[in-house]
Parts: sequence; structure tokens; C-alpha cells
Amino acid sequence: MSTSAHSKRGYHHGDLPAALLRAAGKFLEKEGVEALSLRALTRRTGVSHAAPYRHFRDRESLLAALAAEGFAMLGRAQREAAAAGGLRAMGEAYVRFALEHPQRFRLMFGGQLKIARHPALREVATQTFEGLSGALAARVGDAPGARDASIAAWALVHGLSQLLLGDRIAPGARQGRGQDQFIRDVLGT
Amino acid sequence: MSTSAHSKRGYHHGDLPAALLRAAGKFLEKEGVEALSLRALTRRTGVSHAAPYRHFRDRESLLAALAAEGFAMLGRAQREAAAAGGLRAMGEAYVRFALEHPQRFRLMFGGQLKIARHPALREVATQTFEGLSGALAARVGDAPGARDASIAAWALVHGLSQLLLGDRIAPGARQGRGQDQFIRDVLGT
DNA sequence: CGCTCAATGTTGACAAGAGCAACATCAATC
DNA sequence: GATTGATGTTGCTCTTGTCAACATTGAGCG
Repeated sequence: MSTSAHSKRGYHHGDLPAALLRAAGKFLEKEGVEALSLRALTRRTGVSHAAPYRHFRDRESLLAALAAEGFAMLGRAQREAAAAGGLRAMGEAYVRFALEHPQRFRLMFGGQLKIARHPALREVATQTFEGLSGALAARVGDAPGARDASIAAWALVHGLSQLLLGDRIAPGARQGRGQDQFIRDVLGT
Repeated sequence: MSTSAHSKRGYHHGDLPAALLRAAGKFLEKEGVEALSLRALTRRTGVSHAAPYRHFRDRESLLAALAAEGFAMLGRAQREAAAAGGLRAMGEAYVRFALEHPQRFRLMFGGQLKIARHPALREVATQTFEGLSGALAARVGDAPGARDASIAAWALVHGLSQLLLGDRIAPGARQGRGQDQFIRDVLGT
């Protein structure tokens, strides 16, 4: 399947960076960050073990690119939710993103990436967050304390995502509700 | 410095597990989980590279023990705060713990540890959380929705910790307040 | 059309770490 | 005092990240 470049590849690959990122994305969600090795990716991409170094400074840079993709996705999800359903929908979309891409989310917020070392990543992340806080400000106003409330809202949503991902919430707490309904109820408090 | 066992150590160490955990704790906070290698610990402990395997099944088990210590610490901090200042104080203590032991916190909640594989860890963690939700329930009552509110409160506190650790909060948001005051204000909303 | 060169891949190293197995040492017990 | 189970050690193997030297190729220039 997939792009023309795949079948009749000779010495040169055609678009290794994209292929690596695609493979890495799949591997990431299946096995987790710590299991993701560059060499595993080269095997799956049919390329030699040192090839990635032509496109990524080192393993961490590949991870940074992966995280950047993640922020882009999250940003898009947030914009769509904002357009469609307002604040509440944005919160739910945030949590949904985390649950749909647990390992990606972990990579983005887990803290193993030293953001300072990856300007491109810092860029996308900042942009996403500005969009987010912009949307919040537009709906919350500029009263003193509004800023704090925005941060609290974000923290709530983010924390709920983390706890759900980590299976830290006792099964009993859901009290029979579906996951979606549960999330709505908790965020609604 | 240090215990009697240190100076005149012969073939046997005296208390390797404890020594390893101590070294690991220091190393963890200084260099982060991913940089923590068993071999580095053996060097600092003056013991051969395979010695840890007499006491920990593998690297992950050592990390699990480290995390377990963390949950015990957090639990203690929570109990003290509960006794001294109530709900508000507990929240602040939680965030303070995260900021004082960033790497430990990351290890505890970062999700790289498969908790199912480490019963002892699961035990302490569960115990800590039960204490936590017990204290919450005692102060919030049993009204319908109270349970959700507890979870929301926990999520808020946890999320704020994460965001602060990840440097995700724009410097401007603090608006000149000290860190402590800022945390109080955000949790107060 | 044929050459040249920069980009992209490859091969073959090295060092570091996880983990295993075979062997060494010690301390407590009979 | 001999035995033995717990604790350490030595010496591998396998995997991985990373580097350096070399190979191949397509694009642009003459």
C-alpha cells in the first residue's frame, strides 16, 4: 500500500523524514516512548541504522518532532471544538485527545523533552497554548482573577486527563456512567 | 559522613538495598529518570555492576521502589496538611510536593511504570489515594455530585502541579505574585 | 551530453547499559 | 569447625545511540 516511493525504492528513499515520523507515530502509540528506538524504526522503514541522522540530530530530536506533531493535532482539535461548541466542548476535546493518543500526550507533557533545546517544538507548543488561552480570555472576560480562573480551568482539564490516563481514578467513581458522561460531569462542577 | 557500614566494607555491603535507593533518590532528582542507570548507581555505591540484581528484579523494579517511597512521602505530607490546615492546605501541600521533588513526581505519575507489575507500588499508591479521598469526603459530604467534585478538586491540584513543573505557565500569568501566593489564588478560584 | 557536487544512504566501528550465568565470599547455624 | 544460603563479583551477550569514512544519486552547469 501507500505512496509510490515505497515499492521501487533504490538507494534513496524519497521521503525518509516523513516515513520515519509515520513509523515512529505508530510505534509510539503501540509500545510507548521508552521502547521506541531509532534502530527499530530503520528496520521498519527498510533503511540502514544510521540513516535517521541525516534528518534528525539525535533520538531526542525525533521525539521532539513527534511531540510537535502532537501539539499541532491538539491545536486543531481545540479550534474545531471552539467553533462548534464553546468552552465546555474545548475541555472535552482536550481530554478526548489525551485518551485517544495516550503515549503522544505523555510525550508532549511528560517532561522528558527539554523544550529549550528544540525551538521548533517550543514554537508550536506556544502557539497552541496561546490559541487556547485566547479562546478562554474571549469567553471569560478580563476581570481581575479571570486570568487565574483560566489557568485553573486548564489545570482542571489537564489534570483530569492525566488521572484518567494513569488509571488513577477508582472504577467506582464513575458510578455506572459512560466515560464521556463522566468527563462532562466532572468538568461541570 | 555516613553509616558505619560505609568505611570498612568488605565483600558484603551491609545494606545494599537502602544504599542503592539512597543513591538513586539523589541521582533521580539531579539527572532525571532517563539518565538513571543501574551501573551509575553501582559506581557510586562502590559495588559491582551486577549487585543490584540480588535485590531488584530489574531496573524498572528499582524505579518502582523509588516511586513507592514517593507515594509514602506524599501521603505523609497530605496527612500533616490535613491535620494542620484543612482542604486548602492539602492542595497547597500537594503542589509543593510536586515542585520540591519534580523528578520523583514525574516518576510517580509519568506513566512509564506499569503499576500492575509492581504490587508493592500499587499498594502504597492506593493507600495514599484512599487517605486523600477520605479526607475529601469528610469535608465535602456525600451529596450526589460530591464524588465528582472531589475528583475535580484532585484533578485541579494535580493539573496545576503538572503545568508548573512543565514550565507551561507563561511568566506573565503570575502578575508579580510569589509562587506560593499564585498557587493559593489559582486553587482558590 | 557529460561532469561535478551536495544531499542522502550505507558500512563498520565504539562505548554504554541491561541482564544472565558461573564462580567467590561470608555469616549464621548445626 | 563444616555446611549452606544469601550476597557480591567477573565476564560474557545483545541492543542501542552515535560517529566517521565511504558510496550513490540526481540536479544544475558547462
